[in-house]
Amino acid sequence: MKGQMGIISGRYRSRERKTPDGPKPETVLELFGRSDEGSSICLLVHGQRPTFECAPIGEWHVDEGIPPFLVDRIKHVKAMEHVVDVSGPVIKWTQLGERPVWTIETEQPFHVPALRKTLRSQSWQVFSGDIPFVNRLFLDRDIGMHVAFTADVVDRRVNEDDNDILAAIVDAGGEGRYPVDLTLRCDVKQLQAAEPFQVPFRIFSFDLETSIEHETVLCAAAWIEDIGTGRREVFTYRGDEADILKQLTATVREQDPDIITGYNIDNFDLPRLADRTQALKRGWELHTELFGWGRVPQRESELKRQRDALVPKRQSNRAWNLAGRAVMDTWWQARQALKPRRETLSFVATLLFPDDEDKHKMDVDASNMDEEWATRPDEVMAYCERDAALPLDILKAIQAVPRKEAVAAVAKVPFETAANGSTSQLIDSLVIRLADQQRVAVPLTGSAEAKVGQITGGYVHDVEAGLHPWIAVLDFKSMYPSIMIARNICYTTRVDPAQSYQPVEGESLHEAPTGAVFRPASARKGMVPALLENLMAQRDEHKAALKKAQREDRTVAVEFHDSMQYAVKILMNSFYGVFASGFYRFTHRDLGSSITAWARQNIKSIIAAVEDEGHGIVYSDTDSIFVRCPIDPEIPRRMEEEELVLLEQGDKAALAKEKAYKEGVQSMVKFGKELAKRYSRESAILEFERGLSVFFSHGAKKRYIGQVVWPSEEMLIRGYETQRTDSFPYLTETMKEIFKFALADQGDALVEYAIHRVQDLNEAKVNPQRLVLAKSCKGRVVRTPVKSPADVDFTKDYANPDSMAQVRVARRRIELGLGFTTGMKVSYLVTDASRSPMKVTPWLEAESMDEEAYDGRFYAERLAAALGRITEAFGWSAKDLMKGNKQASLFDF
DNA sequence: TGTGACCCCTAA
DNA sequence: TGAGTTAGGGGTCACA
Repeated sequence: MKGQMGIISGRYRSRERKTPDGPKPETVLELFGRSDEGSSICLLVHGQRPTFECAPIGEWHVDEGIPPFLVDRIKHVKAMEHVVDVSGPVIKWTQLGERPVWTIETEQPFHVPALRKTLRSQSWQVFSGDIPFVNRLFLDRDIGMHVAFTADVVDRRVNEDDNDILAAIVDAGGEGRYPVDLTLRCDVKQLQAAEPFQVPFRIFSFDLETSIEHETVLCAAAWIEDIGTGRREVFTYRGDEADILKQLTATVREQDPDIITGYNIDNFDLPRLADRTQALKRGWELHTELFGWGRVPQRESELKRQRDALVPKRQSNRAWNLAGRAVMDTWWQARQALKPRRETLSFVATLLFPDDEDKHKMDVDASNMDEEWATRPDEVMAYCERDAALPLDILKAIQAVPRKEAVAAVAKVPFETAANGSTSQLIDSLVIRLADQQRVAVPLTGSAEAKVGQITGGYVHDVEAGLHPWIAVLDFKSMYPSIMIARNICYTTRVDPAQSYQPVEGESLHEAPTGAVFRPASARKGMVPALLENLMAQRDEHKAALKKAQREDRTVAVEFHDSMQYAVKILMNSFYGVFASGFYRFTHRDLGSSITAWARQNIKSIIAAVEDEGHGIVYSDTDSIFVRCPIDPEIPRRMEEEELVLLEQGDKAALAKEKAYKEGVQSMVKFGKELAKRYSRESAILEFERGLSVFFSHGAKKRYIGQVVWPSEEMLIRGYETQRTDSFPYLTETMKEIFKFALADQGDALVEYAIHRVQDLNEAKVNPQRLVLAKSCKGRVVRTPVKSPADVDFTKDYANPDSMAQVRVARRRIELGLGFTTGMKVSYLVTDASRSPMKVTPWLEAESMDEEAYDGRFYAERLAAALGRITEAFGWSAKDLMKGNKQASLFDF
């Protein structure tokens, strides 16, 4: 059959095949996913062989041929155990010049690490020796998650009772009957890249309710959603614990989801299921029945795998993995996408669905689950069902799946890598592909010289404190990627005195302000610049297609192109970070520092030039400048509300004022655009990003506000407490109001409001709900489940854990039998700040809480401190705000 | 009361 | 043992 599928993940199977010449090692790839038509698929791919490369260390001249001693050494390699063949050499580019590179084929992928080590000890330089075998297929076939295939059908789910099929599956390289709609077989050559399409995934979302006393599972609920049709179905489980686990497993296998989600399943539900499985299992069969969620046969051999196994597992602290399905914790996705001030399910649900009361009302006391379950199991069950459904709503609201799918499509990786992998894996996928095409040897991760200290980053200009009218904000479009392209910055273009090949005479090299040198694209086009140019072009295409789809009102296409252009942007911006990191395989410490050095040079020279023209720069950060526009200060900067009313009535004075204001905006736009155009270079495009009728900062870098009047009207706030998730709502609300006064230049009203708010707090008149502080808390879980504070080690992450409020709150949570997971935000109230360390109490929403009064004075002082920085500009200090009147000073006389 | 270490979070 | 970067503000604690 011919078809298209979206690949979730893949793994490989090793086996021996009997041939007339004796047994031959064979490696079969299993690719799991779903077809465009909605069938789940296990595709058994044949013909991919495990290989890596090696080259002799030391000077070597291309024209001299292969010296005899090397021929001998190659013979020796060929004779090594588990080596099937050595081919080559091929001349490849390495950091130290062109080298002959031999390709070593091994019997199985798992032989590579040991052989790699041996060869290194024998003075070979090893390349491409740490690329996972499945990735090798993606690289060699130049495919991403969306593929087209021609394959033989080996098994169909509908033939469930046909046991003769087993032999055919084994012949095709499989283990047993896969719990998928279609089991297919093909050769690598029958796999091709397909245009990206939205895969009609099936998502499974579940929730457990557990006994705090016995750590057992009391009940569970699960939903399955078909993204294609939007249809959902619910399943509930109660009764005997082993039965609950078995039925859950049966549902997973029958419903066959591609993605598994839930709220905080990474740190709670999955570890709990793993623990309970350990406790309940008797022999391998029961083990697989209890937790065999993987998309593979329920066989004993499948239990032994370390990853992508039949049973979900996790190495260290990374995401959970299992065969053929992707685990996507909604907690983690929501946290990344929304950066919520707090991270409980009900908080996130309220944030996203404020009007939908049912989605966030609290009706069960989670800290008292045993009693709740004993006395009102139906309510608990309903609550469980709702909490299993919410993750699906949340994932949909934040478009987590299509966004990850777009990243996978752009980076050409399986869905699972886009969902749970690291940034460097995405970059690797693109760079290694190109390296192979360009015959650049691929160094091992960790082979780069360690970076000494930090590199210097972006330039941040001192901000001019106070209120500034008519400010044009200009910034460089994709600054770091543009620099990498313009200066041809790449691992492969860097000129090093240690290299045998030096640039030819007359080559116009790029010399960074740091002294690092790169060859021009005309001599050798860098891989990174080539990739970035390609990505930029892709983004332009998607943006154009997005606009077209918007005009034609095609919603699906709009979403698709928006996801794609966004994914391209994310990926482009990841390049700098990865190449500036100390460990990436294709990096060198000069790359990152050259990029930032050129960036500083660019922005500083523009600042100087604009200032020379006589225009003040009030602020600049890395790739942006805030320029004072030459606009008559008499021109009105805003319309008051009363004036807007008068305007409606056709009042002449109001009309005239509006006209003048609009002319002000227009002249700012004209100025900004003209300036941007004049300072743009082909390789460094400066854009007029927005126009501010007024800009304000109290004088600290990275903290400012502005009234945007072009291209839209909105208030812009950066850095201040309103933006921070570790502040408290009353403070952020107050500050936002203060900013409105500030931008309207209403100093008196601003101060009056500030005093009033501080006083209210000082008198403890504010609802404690608006004083909840939240901070993330680290710590390493040393025992699961976490029952006592001793089960989490905070000393590895904190120099003095006992003095950290968030640690004390986390410990209290644990004592109360509430969940704690590494990195989670914990909420608390300050009850007594007169002591050091201050006294805090956890803030709990759904559970019974410690009743304690908050420390009004502490909150008032913190509010006054924050507001004071702003009111200072209007003559009032934080102390004055606390007192409610101004200290008579020398200047008052 | 001032200072430095440590920590969190944000801007870019 | 896992892995995108640096610049920067500001809160809290410990200690002089």
